[in-house]
Amino acid sequence: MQRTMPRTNRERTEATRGALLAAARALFIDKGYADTSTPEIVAAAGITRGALYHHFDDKRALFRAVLEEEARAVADEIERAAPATRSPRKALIAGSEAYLDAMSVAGRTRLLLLDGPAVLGAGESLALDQAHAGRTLREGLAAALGPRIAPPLTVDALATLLSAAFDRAALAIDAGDDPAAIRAAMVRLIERTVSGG
Amino acid sequence: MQRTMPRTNRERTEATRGALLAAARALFIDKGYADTSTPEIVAAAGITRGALYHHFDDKRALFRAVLEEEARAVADEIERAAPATRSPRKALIAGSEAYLDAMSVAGRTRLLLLDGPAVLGAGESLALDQAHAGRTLREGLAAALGPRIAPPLTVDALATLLSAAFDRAALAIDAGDDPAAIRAAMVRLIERTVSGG
DNA sequence: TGGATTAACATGCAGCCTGTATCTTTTCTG
DNA sequence: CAGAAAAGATACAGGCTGCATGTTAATCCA
Repeated sequence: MQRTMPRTNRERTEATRGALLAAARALFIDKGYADTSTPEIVAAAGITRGALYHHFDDKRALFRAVLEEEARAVADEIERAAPATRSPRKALIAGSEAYLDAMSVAGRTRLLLLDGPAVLGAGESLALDQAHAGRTLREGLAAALGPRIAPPLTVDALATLLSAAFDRAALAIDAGDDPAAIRAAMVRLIERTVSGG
Repeated sequence: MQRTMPRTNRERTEATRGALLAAARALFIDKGYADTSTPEIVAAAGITRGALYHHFDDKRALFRAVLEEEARAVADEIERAAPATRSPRKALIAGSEAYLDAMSVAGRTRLLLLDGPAVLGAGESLALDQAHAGRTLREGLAAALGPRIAPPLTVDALATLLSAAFDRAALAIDAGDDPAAIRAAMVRLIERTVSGG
């Protein structure tokens, strides 16, 4: 039996990055970005700080990588639940439910909605959302509204504001607010937004 | 001329706290909470770290004090612009405009909407908002909607979600989005929410 | 196949920051 | 006016980040 199993470099990198991301994710969720130290992270991952700084530029870059994984996971769950096959309006409602379900995974609100914007800045954080979950919403709105909006109103502006309502809905549910009330309010917001002229 | 002008203790405390809050506010806005050090703050305020830790428990407590001042200023501007004398619906629209105007003061979005929730936590940060600007919104909504909502929907849930839309509207405008489009979308959200049954 | 090269990882260090403990100075109180 | 208390300054311990330097393992190439 070999003392150190020979592995390809790709395997080594994948294993290390994976352990690092998993450990960082758990700690960022548990204690927040600011109160999580890199010594803690590497200890939980079973490596050293040298490896961390070999794979990531700094602590922020590691955090960003964790967030990208998380945002992609949320977007995947939404697209799986809200295929564009149904009517635009029903797809919006289904996507809404799927988003709130996805965000109920422990820690996601903290990662994506609290620490993310503060650590990465509003621009980068919103861009991340826009590239994933937000895109589905904007497309759904555009399909449901059609050309029935006139300047200065835009689909993008409506999508931006509704997206914020989604986010706070997830936060409120996470904070213990009545999920039924929040979800009902969310549905009302969407239906009223897309109905009529 | 006396070397040290004799001052009452109250004056000393007020002057020091004021200088501290002003210096901290400017730096928190300019560089963010995490990248602002207490040595920087006290240097800008013309005092020492000893005085800071005499007046505040820690850096977070100083930040919280800055945010309380800021939240109160925003709430004052809103109540000045949206007296409850008009119709509930017009008061809501006026309050909406006043909020976005108030939040356009440089740095407020960063303080109240980005660093605040991350540093103080979602609970404390939302409570701060709820105690000031958010209260006006909830009361306005209740007046405009009257008893026309049925379970599981609640006025509080609607206020929570609309409040989030307001916040992101301020952020979007701050980030360079077209203010006319954002404001139009905001007005539409409110009017659609309060109209009809 | 085996030595050079590069990637992966580990260790050690410099500078900075936070919070506290201690000390000095100014104001208040009886 | 003397003692107490508040305001403010100084000093220190522990910890953290990022980098520079060293070591080991995989890859490349002749």
